[in-house]
Amino acid sequence: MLGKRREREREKRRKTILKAAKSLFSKQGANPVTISDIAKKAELSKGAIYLYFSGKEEMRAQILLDDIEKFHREVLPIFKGGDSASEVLIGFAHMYVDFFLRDRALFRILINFMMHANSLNLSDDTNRRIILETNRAISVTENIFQFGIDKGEFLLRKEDVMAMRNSLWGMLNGIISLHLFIGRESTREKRIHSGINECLNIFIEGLKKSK
Amino acid sequence: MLGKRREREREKRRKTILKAAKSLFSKQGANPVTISDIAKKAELSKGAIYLYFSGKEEMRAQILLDDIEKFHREVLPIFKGGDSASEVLIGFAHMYVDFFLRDRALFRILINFMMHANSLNLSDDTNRRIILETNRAISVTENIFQFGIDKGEFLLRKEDVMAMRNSLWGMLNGIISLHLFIGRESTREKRIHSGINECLNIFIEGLKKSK
DNA sequence: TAAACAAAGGTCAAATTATGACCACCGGTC
DNA sequence: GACCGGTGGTCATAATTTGACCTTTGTTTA
Repeated sequence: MLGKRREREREKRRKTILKAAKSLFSKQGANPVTISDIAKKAELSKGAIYLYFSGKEEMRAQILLDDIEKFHREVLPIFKGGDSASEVLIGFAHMYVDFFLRDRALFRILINFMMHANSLNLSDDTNRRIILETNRAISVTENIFQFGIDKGEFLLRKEDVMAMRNSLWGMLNGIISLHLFIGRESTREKRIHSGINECLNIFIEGLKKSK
Repeated sequence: MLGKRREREREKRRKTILKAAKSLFSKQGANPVTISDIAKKAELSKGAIYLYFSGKEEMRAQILLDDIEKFHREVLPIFKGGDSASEVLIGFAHMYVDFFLRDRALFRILINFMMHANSLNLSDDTNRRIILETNRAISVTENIFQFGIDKGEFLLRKEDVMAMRNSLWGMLNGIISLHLFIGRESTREKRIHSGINECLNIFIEGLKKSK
């Protein structure tokens, strides 16, 4: 059992490392960021880093989970008062894709996590947070569908919401991975978003007609 | 050799302890402050205190040296533009006495130090600082005498400055110790200061006539 | 293709810092 | 003088940090 002060100082140091890592990640130019770089920036030894994080993956995961949490906290509420469910859905989809396109590491971690949860050795707490954030994002899409149903905009049986949600989820992730892993660097944002719109239009078209 | 950050943090911790000690010392009511009190206030263990200070005496000494330094830095310059050397001398004397009357511990440390240098086991650095501050205060009184001589206000041979300085020094310390050790608690500030004025008047009288 | 190599991730014994149970000593009480 | 409560101070132990060293990985070279 640690005293209050020590706990406080430990948390502070953790934040320092995360901050250092984030600043390096964000401007990682030609060469990728190394643990030693982070240690140097945080004014700590390399060994010390491993006292706070299980490895680089965990650091990335935590940084990016912070971002997702922020996303859910600040960005999503904007759509709460949206006009039509379709618009809300489209808005969310673009934001979601944009968000992950900005840092492929998070997406890799998430996908990796969903595929084979324990290939990266993240801490228990980080795993829990990933599950939580994933579920929260899932419930957002579910809510959008429900919103559409309640409004009479989407003709969708309640039992099919989950299937649709998975479908949307898969579609968005598919688009993201397409552009992250297969797509060229030169792939322009514009193209991505027009692609999303095409897909979503078909999707929504179906929703409005179904059953 | 310690790294920059560690040195910074060590200094910060030292300051924290000193701050805690100071706040306790300043409001030490009925019962005196213990090391454990300080440790508790500083959110550290008792043992840790001894990693930063050789003991309570050293803490007191350092706190009070900080005060003396502040005194020399901020209070003394006020008199620099004084009218007559006599006024400057009187102003300084009152301040000096007031300063030490506020905390008898500093005075005891100083006297102890001047009598038998190493009875308290202060660190080398603290000893050095005491010597420095003592010398500085001495030079201040010397400067006042010189100021008076230059102005033609004090009729004093240059060779006698040191003797006069020691004399003043002894007088002030005598007054302080009189009130700190012998004087009753009920001794009023007023009485002290009128006493100082009496002594100084005689002193200055002599200065103006001497040689 | 295999060997050599560089660079990064990761480990660990040693150094530094912090803890709190413990001891010695002092002043007061019976 | 024996006892006792409390305080200054010590020290074995624990927690944290370091940097040299080992391991892995991917690339160049013979």
